[in-house]
Amino acid sequence: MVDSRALDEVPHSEVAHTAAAPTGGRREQRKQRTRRAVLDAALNLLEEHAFEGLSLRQVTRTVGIVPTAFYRHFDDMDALGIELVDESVGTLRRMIRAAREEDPDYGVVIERSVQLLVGHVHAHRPHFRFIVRQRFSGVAAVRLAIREQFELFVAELATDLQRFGLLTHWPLADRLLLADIIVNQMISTAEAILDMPPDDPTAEQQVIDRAERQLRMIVIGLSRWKT
Amino acid sequence: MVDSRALDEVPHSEVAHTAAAPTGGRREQRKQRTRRAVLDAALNLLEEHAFEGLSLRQVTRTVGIVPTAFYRHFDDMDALGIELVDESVGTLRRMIRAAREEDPDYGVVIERSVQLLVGHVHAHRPHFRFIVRQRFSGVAAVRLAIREQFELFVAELATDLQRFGLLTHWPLADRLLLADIIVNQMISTAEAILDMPPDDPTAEQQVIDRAERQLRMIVIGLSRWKT
DNA sequence: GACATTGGAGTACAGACGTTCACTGATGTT
DNA sequence: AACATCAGTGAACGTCTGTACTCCAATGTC
Repeated sequence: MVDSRALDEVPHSEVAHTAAAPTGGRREQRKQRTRRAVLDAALNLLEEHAFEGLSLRQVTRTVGIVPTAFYRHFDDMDALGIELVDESVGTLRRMIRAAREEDPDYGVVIERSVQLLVGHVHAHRPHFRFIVRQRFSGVAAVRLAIREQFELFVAELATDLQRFGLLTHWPLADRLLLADIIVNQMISTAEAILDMPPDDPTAEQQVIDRAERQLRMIVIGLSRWKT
Repeated sequence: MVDSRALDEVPHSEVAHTAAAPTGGRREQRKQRTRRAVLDAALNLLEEHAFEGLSLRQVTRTVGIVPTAFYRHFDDMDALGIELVDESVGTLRRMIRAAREEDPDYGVVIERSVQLLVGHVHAHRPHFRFIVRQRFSGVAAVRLAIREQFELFVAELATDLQRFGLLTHWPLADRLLLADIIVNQMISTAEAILDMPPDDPTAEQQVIDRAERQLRMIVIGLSRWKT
């Protein structure tokens, strides 16, 4: 396939041309729309099914296309799964980056972080649900990809903790342990949000209050810590 | 069926008789052994598959019986699932009870708890793996049953915390929040153990050390907490 | 306007699935 | 010894699955 393409190739700047003009085309637009519909259908079906319990035909049925059309977009269900991982991990990463790029006062950093978490989980429910579910179920490769992201987050948080005076003299190992506790608590909060009916401000406020108090509990005694 | 049995029934104390003698019988023993084999096969297959991606035929195949024989033991796969939940939750409860019935000195309560957790997870890997995986995947009913157990555990731990002088004056709500943090950390530790190769003393010791230090971090500042 | 490309439809098939049914042979009961 | 029970068998069913193929009509290219 690769070889034949090399033979068929026209002599002049075909590559540059192709790379420059993939935008706009009505056909390409339709294709992307269908592709998105497939991804969204899967994401929605995952509210009730595990990924493994999801069939190609089921997905195409909810999209409203014929089963064989699936192959115009993905090699098989595994490829769909990988795409979903990439997307979800991307969403997670963007949230983490957003959190790191803020630089609120020490006094409100907890409130702000929780607020950011809640906002992102709400805005990207299916992605976060996917991550939470696949973290321990699914295929090993998927679990690893997700875990990797969380470990990265823990490491970054450990770095960020130095910004706040108290912990600068801690050894890195201890800062990592603490960051891990905090991340765990954040994940637990995300799970609580996902288990909530999407529009219930009272319940949501309750989750927020709990999260903030718990984070404060964790942080409060740190100045006593002796390695 | 029920009706015909009523007609066939012999007049004297058949029920009492049947109820008194279900033990021992060679047939009953064999049956129970097969039943166990089915449960274990499922539990083992769950190392690689989600429960939803598990077929009746697959299970019977690994047991070495014909698909139809499955129905001698369970109505369908759902019934198998429920049995697995009951078993696993039972294992979890026994661990929690064991932990509560101990009454070690204040100074070593953390070490002892972690040790107990690690021991139980090792001894009942498949059950704990099942719980961890089904906690967010699977059917809603299963998720609820598991969550219920964890909530119960949190409540019990909150009560137990009063044994240790520092927290007696806390309001219950705060004690619950703290217990929740601790339980979260314990679950996270259990997950770390499950993700470990089963026989790696070095890695295991590392997990234990981490868990102990993290618990101590959480607990250390509590006397500063003001509601 | 003629030709090439391609997303989606339609048909088809082999394999896995859950479940039914009538059977058999070892175990238990009288 | 005669009979009843029942865990496991084996064949058969209808349904759903993934995937291979041909075809078509709208889009893109020249």
